[in-house]
Formats: sequence, structure tokens, C-alpha cells
Amino acid sequence: MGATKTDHFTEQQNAMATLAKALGHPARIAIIDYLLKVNACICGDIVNELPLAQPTVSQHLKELKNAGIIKGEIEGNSICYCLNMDTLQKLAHYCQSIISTQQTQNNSCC
Amino acid sequence: MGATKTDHFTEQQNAMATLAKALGHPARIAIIDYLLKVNACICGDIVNELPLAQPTVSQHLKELKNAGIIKGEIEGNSICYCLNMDTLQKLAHYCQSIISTQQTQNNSCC
DNA sequence: TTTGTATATTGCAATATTACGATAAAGAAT
DNA sequence: ATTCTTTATCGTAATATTGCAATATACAAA
Repeated sequence: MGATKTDHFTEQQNAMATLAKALGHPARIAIIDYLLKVNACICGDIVNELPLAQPTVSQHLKELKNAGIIKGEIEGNSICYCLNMDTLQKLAHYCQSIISTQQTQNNSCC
Repeated sequence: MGATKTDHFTEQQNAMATLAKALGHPARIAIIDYLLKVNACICGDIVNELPLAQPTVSQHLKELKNAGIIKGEIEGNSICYCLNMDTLQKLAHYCQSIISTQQTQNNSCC
């Protein structure tokens, strides 16, 4: 118990859940917001922007990177982090498909 | 420690994280998929559709309901569950806004 | 009223997540 | 070479999530 039963769901369902899970923390949303705000990619100051200790931020960045939401490359002695739009497009597409699927069905019971 | 530091983030950030978190489990994605598939709302057979025990499904439904992703109303001795499109629109809108924000900035470093 | 059916709640074990201090690693600057 | 700066990793404590058996609740049907 306690472990998610990933085997029993489709690959698509697991993929979407993993993506959503990665966004499921305000610090990680804040990181995305910040990466959008600063037009540049060299983002060594994310730690200063967040109300969290450096190791915690590093961990959140790692999770976002694992989920493919951000990309990071070594740039001198700091790291160049940026959004991976391909992945974010996938999530956007999924949301959009839910909405358009629902719209084609005039489901009026609720 | 272990508790998310919600106080330190904006309401928007927390709201979006809560929403994403609710979608961050394959069973809950599967529930949404199923609610989309069956055009009708009377969904007493969700339990049979999922590879999980009834209490577990009930718990996932509760979480989706708490996040406002589904609505549920008592209907005789079963429950009428359906998607809450308003909430799903919010998430879709957030994703879309990320993409359009990024597009207006031609960020070519990565 | 009793029985059946559907969903919710409780309690608990297993596991995962969150957070951070301490420390490591690795390049930059002096 | 030593020091500084930046990011990552390790270890660990606190908390949350996942899953289910047992049980409760609530209505329907007989």
C-alpha cells in the first residue's frame, strides 16, 4: 500500500498524471511563473525568489526536470534553466481535449 | 517539516497547484476519462471500471470533488458524478497562458 | 421490517513527499 | 593554490498520500 498502482492504468493516463503531479506544488508553479517572467534563461536567482532553502529549491527543480517541464544545461558555474514548451503543450492539449470532448456531448444532467 | 509552505505563495499559485495535484494520479485521470466516455452522468459503475477497491475509488472521487473537478449529487441510492467544466477551463486557461506568454517572448537561448 | 445495493468513513500499514542542515562538487576569481 | 559562488546530493525528520479491510450509512426493494 501507499505506492501508486501505475501498472493498472494506460501509458497515457500515467504520463498525464506524472505531468500534473509535477505541477502539483505551489513552489513549482512559482518556478514556472518566474521562468516566464524573466525573459532570459540564466536563472541562477530562482533560490532568492522563493521562500525556500536552496536544497529544497534544487529538489523542486529536479522534479520539474524529471517530468520534462524544464530543461537545464550547465553554463559556467551556474545552470541555465528554461521551460520545455513541448511538454507544456502536451498538458495544454490534454486540457483542451477534455473541454472539446465535453462540448460535443450536450450533457445536461448536472 | 514535510508540510507544504502554502502561506508563502500567491493564492493563484496555490490554487493552480491544488488543481494540478488533484489530477496528479492515474486513477483520477482514469476517472475523468471515464466521465468523458460515458455521456450520461449516472456513474455508479466507476468502481467496476477501475482496478482499485471501492473505498480507494471513493477516496479519489472525494479528492476530485474537493478540488472542484467533479460535481456529485445524491440521486436515489447512487451518486450522480460529472465533470465541473468551470474548473477544468481554469486549468486549460493557465496552460494556454503559459504557452502564449512564452510565444510573445522569443526566447532562443535553450 | 428485513434484505440488498451503493457509497462513505474509519483505521491503519506501506510508501512518498516536503523541507532543510550539512556537506560535496565544480567552475570562477583572486 | 586558495577562496568564493553556485548548484547538487545525502541524511533525516515531519507530514501527506495511497490502498484496502472493516464498518457505517442511506436509500430501494421485497
